Amino acid sequence: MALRNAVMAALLEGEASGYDLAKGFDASVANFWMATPQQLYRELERMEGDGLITARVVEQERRPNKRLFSLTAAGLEAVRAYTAEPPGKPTAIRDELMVKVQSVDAGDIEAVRSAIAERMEWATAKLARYTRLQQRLLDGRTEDEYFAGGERIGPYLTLLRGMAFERDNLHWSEMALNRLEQRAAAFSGG
Amino acid sequence: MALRNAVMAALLEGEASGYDLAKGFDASVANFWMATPQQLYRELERMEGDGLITARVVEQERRPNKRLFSLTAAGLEAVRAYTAEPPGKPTAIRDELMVKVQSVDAGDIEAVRSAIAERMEWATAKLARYTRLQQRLLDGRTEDEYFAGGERIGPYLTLLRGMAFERDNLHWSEMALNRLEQRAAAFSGG
DNA sequence: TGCACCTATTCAACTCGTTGACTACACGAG
DNA sequence: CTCGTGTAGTCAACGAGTTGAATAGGTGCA
Repeated sequence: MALRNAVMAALLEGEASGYDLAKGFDASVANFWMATPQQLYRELERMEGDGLITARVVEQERRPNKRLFSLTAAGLEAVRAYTAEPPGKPTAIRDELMVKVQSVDAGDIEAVRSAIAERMEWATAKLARYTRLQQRLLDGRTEDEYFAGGERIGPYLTLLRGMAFERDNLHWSEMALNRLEQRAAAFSGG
Repeated sequence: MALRNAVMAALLEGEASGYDLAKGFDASVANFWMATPQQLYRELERMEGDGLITARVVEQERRPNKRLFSLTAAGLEAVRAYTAEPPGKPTAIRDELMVKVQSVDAGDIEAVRSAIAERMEWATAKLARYTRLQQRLLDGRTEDEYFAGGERIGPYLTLLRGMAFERDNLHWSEMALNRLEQRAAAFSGG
């Protein structure tokens, strides 16, 4: 029932097809909750069955038809109910890179270093995407002006969390690369 | 096969029972990869079957016996092989709190605020645990001295990542609480 | 004395999530 | 003209992960 809530959060941005959601739906919710197409289509079926969303078939020329889903009144109520629920336990983070780093002393230092470097690359890319999204949301205003305005602030807050996370990734990665280089040098040089 | 690698990373610290692992095993690997007891016992059985670990039964008085697992030579080799693997795609983070924040404009602001406050509390607690662990590892030395020494650096690097993550959690949470308070005031006050 | 909780493991049943392939049409490049 | 790519969705099968409970003795407290 967790994916369900993420889907509803995504649909607050407006109607979307299963395909849209599968592709990240403008990267909004996708950054802290993504799922595979099959999972989404399955869940969308169930949600429709439960009356949380409705589908609207859009006939398209030169493309397959698509079903655009949007929240029903019951769906909106479910969103409200979900946000009011007591928080479950603090998200178990699962990060394969960290498992490798933890194992690095018994493993292949250079391989781990390049895994970290790869992480840095897409952290950089993600940060750039976030920054563009931020500019689009701010639309020339300062952050204070944005928050004082009447728009939804939820997506902006999660955006800031994502940006901080990626910046952190970069800082840590840089440090870790240096420390591992130092260690590798110590091994080969003495 | 992902849990398997996390278990091996944990066993690099020394032998452990299923119960130890289930409880976080001195919080080492647990912070970026935890699993339920059932999952662990199942996986341990399989790993033993595959010759990656061996069990040693320890008879205990006034307690149920336990089986302590440790890595075999094949297990160590598997660790090395795993670290050398090309990295899979960048960890999908899944955070329920972020889903709630994303939905906050259509939800219950005060409830979300208290969910964030709760997150802050255990972030603080976790940071304190991390700091104690750090002191234990450093054992009076500076960080530079530690890295120059001969010990395993993997666990220390992941520890630093965890600490940065929790600090970030705290900063962001504080900011978010303020912004949401401001928004709540705007709603009730005009 | 009784109740609740801790150690240590196991069983059964379930849902969640992933992988891979498959249909079908359209568009553009070579 | 075919090959690859993008849109839009579905099916089958499996592995990962969760929930709830049972067992069985020991410890702490009131």
